[in-house]
Amino acid sequence: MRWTQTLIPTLREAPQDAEINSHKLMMRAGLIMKLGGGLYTFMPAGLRSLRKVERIVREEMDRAGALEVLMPALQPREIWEQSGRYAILRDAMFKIKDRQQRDMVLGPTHEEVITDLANRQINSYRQLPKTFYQIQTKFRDEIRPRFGLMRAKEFIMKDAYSFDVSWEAADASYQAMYDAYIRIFKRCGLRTKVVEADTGAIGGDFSHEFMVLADSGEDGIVECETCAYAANLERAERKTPTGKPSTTDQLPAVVATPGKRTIEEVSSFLKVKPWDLIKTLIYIADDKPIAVLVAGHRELNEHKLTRILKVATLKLADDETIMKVTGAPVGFAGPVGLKIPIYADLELQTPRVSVTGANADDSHLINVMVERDFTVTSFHDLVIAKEGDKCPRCGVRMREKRGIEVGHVFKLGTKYSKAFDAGFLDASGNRQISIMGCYGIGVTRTLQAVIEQSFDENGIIWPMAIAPYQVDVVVPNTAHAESVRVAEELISALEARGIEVLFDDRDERPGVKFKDADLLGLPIRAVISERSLAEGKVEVKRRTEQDKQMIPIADTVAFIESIIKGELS
RNA sequence: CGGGGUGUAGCGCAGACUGGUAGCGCGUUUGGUUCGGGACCAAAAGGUCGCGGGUUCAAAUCCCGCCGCCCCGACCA
Repeated sequence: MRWTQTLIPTLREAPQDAEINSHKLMMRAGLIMKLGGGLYTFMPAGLRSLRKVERIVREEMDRAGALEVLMPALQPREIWEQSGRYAILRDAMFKIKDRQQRDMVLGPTHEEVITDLANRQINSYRQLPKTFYQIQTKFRDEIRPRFGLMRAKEFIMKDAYSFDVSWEAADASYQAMYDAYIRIFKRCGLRTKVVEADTGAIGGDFSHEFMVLADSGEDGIVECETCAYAANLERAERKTPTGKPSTTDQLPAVVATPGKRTIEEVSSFLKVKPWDLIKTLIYIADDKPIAVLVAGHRELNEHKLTRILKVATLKLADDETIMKVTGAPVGFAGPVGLKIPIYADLELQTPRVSVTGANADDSHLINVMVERDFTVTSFHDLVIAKEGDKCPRCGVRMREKRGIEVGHVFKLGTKYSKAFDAGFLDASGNRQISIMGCYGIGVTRTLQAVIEQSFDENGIIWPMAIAPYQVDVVVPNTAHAESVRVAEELISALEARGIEVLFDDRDERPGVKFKDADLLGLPIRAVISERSLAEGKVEVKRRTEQDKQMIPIADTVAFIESIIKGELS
């Protein structure tokens, strides 16, 4: 392809609304163009890379035995009511009406639709196991789209769903997808880290996320410094710290703490450490108020609490509810005397003398002892793990990192198959419910994650497998006819071998072409000039390396082909 | 949804406080010179100054409302 015939609108400067490196580079290299918040057009070169990612995904899904289907993006609201997820995902969905005033949504995911398919088409254990997948555009009304393709309102996802006769069989399906994901990301040239994850609104028993480690990642993770444990912060456990036990004979006493509401304010006012405080949070769990206690220096993990309570909704109580439940304004809640269930973090099981809110305006209690002065309904691991916490498996220190979630595999169980009665007759003629799994890859996000992980100060560094083209042929001076002639011959020969070539035939200064070559980041650059021709050679340079190699014209095709083969194997 | 910012030519920005009818760099077009790391000379095209209303002789500039976009937070498969 000639540069003058395609459209690769490179930019010298990054648009002002691009924030992270990969987003800036995709814009500058002319791969994508913004239409609106979270909405992007794929330009010709960007689309080529996207299609390559899709092809890799498709090949590996097929290899893993999954069946490709294509489900409607437009879905009736009813199926969302049927699974009970309309209430949960309502705000995240684009909702529209057809001309009959029927309620429709643009699908943010397809558990409901695929389960309906299974319900209609799977009747016998003989048809199982089955895994279906599709590569399709999803729509999510994101609260805050950002970072280009990373979090967009419309994006391409590969979603797969498995149906099995038993939990054991479901494990095998899960493992097959897990293994396929490892291969997919590896082929895309990505280094990923697999972490344990929260299942969130999808539901199910457990899940793994495939993370691309990057400071710009939206997810926090912790990983053990020695063993293999790694988890999303939404899920991450930590070995319960025992702390220093303390005790007192003194009974709780009220102290005045005028206007001191936060942990920081109270601890500095009373000259104690945040650790000495107990943070009391009032939540509404499925319409009922509860109290949650964590040590003053920790943050509550709402995902963990939701899971433990097995509730559908969990939200911080409003000021009015807090006043009603505690008798005090926000900032002075404490567990002593509360009439609602109290859940406490495991760390608070160690005997300790604490400061808590007094459930009265401008007052706190000192000398509070857990279980002596109030009763805890139950203890659980309730806090967000953080850097320095001990690994739940081996007890060694953990560190915190950031990651971009590119894939997520869930063991779903029967949540959807029950709701849609997706089952089968077993060998004894008994009706059974299918065990499901679901597996997602953010295709567009993966593409950007590759760039986020592979660039330098000059531009993108494409892995061979998903580069828009494999070779960038540059003729610095297109006025030099002999250079152009040799270039065209070389390109024909390369293309005859199935190699994808971009020919920078623009009438531009050499500097412009070299800068753009680095920016676009194609893996191999071949320069043909008066200078190289004087030696009868072509200058070949890999984007990953500094050094150029002078290759005799006759050997160039074989040389380039061997580089490509080497990288794709 | 809360807080902050921003909107002027395709891109990046100045002009706004102090009102007088819009400018710079890059890019684009034409001609010429040049040709190995974002050239130079000359000429040119391109803007309802986000939208609507108000104040004023006069509004990019002041006032009111709305919208888009960006950042932080809340939220989120």
